[in-house]
Amino acid sequence: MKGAGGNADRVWQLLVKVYFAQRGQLPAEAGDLSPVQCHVLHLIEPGRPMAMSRLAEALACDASNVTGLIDRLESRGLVQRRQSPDDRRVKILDLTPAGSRVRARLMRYVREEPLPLSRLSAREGRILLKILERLVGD
Amino acid sequence: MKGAGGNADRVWQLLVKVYFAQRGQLPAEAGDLSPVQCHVLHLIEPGRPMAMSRLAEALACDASNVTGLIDRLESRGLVQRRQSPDDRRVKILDLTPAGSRVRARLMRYVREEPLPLSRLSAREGRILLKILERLVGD
DNA sequence: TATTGTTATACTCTATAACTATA
DNA sequence: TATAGTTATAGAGTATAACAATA
Repeated sequence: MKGAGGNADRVWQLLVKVYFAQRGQLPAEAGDLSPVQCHVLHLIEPGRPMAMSRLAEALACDASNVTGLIDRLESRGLVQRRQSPDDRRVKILDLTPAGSRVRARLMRYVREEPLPLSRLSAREGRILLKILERLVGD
Repeated sequence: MKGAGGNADRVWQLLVKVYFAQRGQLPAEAGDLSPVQCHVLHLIEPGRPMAMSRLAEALACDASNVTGLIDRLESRGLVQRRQSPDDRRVKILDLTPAGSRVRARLMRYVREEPLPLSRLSAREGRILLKILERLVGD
């Protein structure tokens, strides 16, 4: 048994549980967006536009999936596509003002009230963050 | 700012990232099951049969969803439904021998090789586990 | 009356394969 | 040739509403 091997099953089970528990509550905060749409909004940080291919990478999904995902968010007026000036194949994603507002609401929700994350002390929060960063190699 | 409030956005972003990163790799280990089907297999522990309603709870999804989920796993011979002796409305889920084998393979995968969890030291694993347990209230 | 599970329905999510435009 | 994104397609996940059986 090396590293976290002994606890890995349990850790993974809890990570999934945390993810599912939160996921179901996001749409109510975001006016009927799906959980994945909420994640996309969270991943696109305002002022930090991102290529569609990078979003596919962040979601660990096929690029073809991102097309429909962004179609739906764009039709709601929350996200915009623009051409990249550097490479005319690339499309850059950015939040609209409306998208930024929904994102802010989501983040306030994650930060505050019903979220289990508020159960953690500041110290635990810092430690968890550090561990997750190592986990993600980020 | 109280508790982990200051880091909550980032923590949540990383939790989602970890979840998505792993999710995509599960099906290859489990012979073409979907990620959610893998989670279901992980949630039903051998020798610990569970009511369908409890599974819906664990997945934080509607009960109607579980019907189809279990239909698909049952048609692959991985899970079984039985009547509860106590309450004839309730159906109890249990793994078949084949289901237990797939589950064991999944758990070995999570415990070992390509999983980021192996990057953590034993100490970090213990700390992460403790924090997640508090997060989930488990 | 309330609860467990199912069915029908309508979306969304997702991967695969084939395509276009650009590099 | 290789890459970014799209389209078409098929299947899985998901919630809502209406229902049957049981409590």
